[in-house]
Amino acid sequence: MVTSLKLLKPETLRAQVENNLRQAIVSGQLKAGEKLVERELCEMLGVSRPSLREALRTLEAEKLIVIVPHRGPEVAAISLEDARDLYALRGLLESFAAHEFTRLASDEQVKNLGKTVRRLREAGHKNSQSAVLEAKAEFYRILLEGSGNALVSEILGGLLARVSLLRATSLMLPDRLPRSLEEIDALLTCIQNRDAKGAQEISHNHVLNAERAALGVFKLDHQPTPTENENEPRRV
Amino acid sequence: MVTSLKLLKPETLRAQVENNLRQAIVSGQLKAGEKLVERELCEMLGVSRPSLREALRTLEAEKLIVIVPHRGPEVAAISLEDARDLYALRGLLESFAAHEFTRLASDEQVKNLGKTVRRLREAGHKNSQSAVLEAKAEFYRILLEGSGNALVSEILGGLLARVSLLRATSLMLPDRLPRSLEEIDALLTCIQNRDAKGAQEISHNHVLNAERAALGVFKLDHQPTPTENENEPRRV
DNA sequence: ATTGCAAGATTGTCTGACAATAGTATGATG
DNA sequence: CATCATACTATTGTCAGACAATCTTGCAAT
Repeated sequence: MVTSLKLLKPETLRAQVENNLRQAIVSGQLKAGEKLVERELCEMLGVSRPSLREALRTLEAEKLIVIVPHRGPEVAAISLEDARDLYALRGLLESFAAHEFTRLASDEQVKNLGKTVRRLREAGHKNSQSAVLEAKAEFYRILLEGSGNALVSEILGGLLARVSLLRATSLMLPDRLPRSLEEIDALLTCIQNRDAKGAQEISHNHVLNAERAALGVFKLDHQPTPTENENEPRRV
Repeated sequence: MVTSLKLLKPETLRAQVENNLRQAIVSGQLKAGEKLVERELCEMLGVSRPSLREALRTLEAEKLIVIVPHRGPEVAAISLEDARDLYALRGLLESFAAHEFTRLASDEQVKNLGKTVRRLREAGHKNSQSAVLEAKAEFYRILLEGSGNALVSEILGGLLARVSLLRATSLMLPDRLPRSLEEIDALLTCIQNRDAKGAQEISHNHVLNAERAALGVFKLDHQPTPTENENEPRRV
């Protein structure tokens, strides 16, 4: 009788490093702009430099870190323009995915989405941040899988990782959460009615609203005082 | 008096390897599905394995190659589904870029685009494939730069590289070329009239037509005989 | 205070090695 | 003859150590 079925695929070491670092970055453990030193990372992760450097190259290509020749890697930081571009593209892709999901998803997929939205709503009412994030992730998983375009899923996935570099993601903002949930409810209704155009539009607006909320705090965060004092100790 | 200003940046060795391989792949020198052996590439390029492997990781992240653990890298091959997804996304992004260019580009950028379209047309009439490709690349460069969204440019650039993995790109198909040129002319007219919506729609249709043309030959290429005989010696 | 230089730290790159795995050829068996 | 098990080989995954090139930093001199 098999118990584990070897689901634990012996991922290559390099891939584990990649995952660890990626996780640390999107979760905010490694902060945007933070300098990464190869030797330190090697010790932390217990791998050799070649393995580490390969992983870094992958993350660089994903735009999660920036590597300047002879100066080493650091966690990518997002400028205001970057954020605008990011949200513009996200709006485009996410509304496309919503449109296609509405058009193509099976009734069961729609039902699953509905279940997840319920979970999301409950988590929101309980103000459980972790539960919200989890449900939201599941929501995206179902939506992207059902939209029938693996490429869009892949790109949008990468985009969402980058958005998390802005630590102020809309769902974290307490006053934005209720509105956000309403919008998602409306989106679900459109999807259930198989109204693709409507779903697309709502989804697009949803992202626009998220952008406004996120960029609001972004400006507060990055231009705190009229006089630019860079030396102010950052509170961590 | 300074003449060169050190514009020749001493690119890191790894970056050169990257560029060489990328070029070789998109130009078709390395064919889709071809197996790549590290040792051979090292000798060809005159670099050590670590440098090569870092470059390979980057190309893998760009989806130009696929690396299966313990089996090594090979040039990515595109399935029919992949191609459909690719063109769908390209249509979305390219029409967005056209829309934004029409809205945001300076008059000078529009003029430059016009000049490039003229060059493209002439190259087309002379049936000079290399000149067509060059002008088309310039056309995209101007369009993307003027569309004001660096992220979209970046993603679309990556997409176009992947499209070139389908060797049958629409502009290479002789019978498609005249139509393609007409469409680009129409697009230019819309842009000059600052008709963003029109430009978007034409651009989207342009990609759809390109898709039809490309997928047509794709099917011919990949299902040549009713009886599937995989062992037939490939002519190289 | 600004400039210039020396020392230290970090990255870019190479070599060589070895274990683990996948592909291939060999041989045994029905 | 076909099929399966086994041994061998080629290739990849990973490490250690080294060295040159470059960046950063601290200090001295103007």
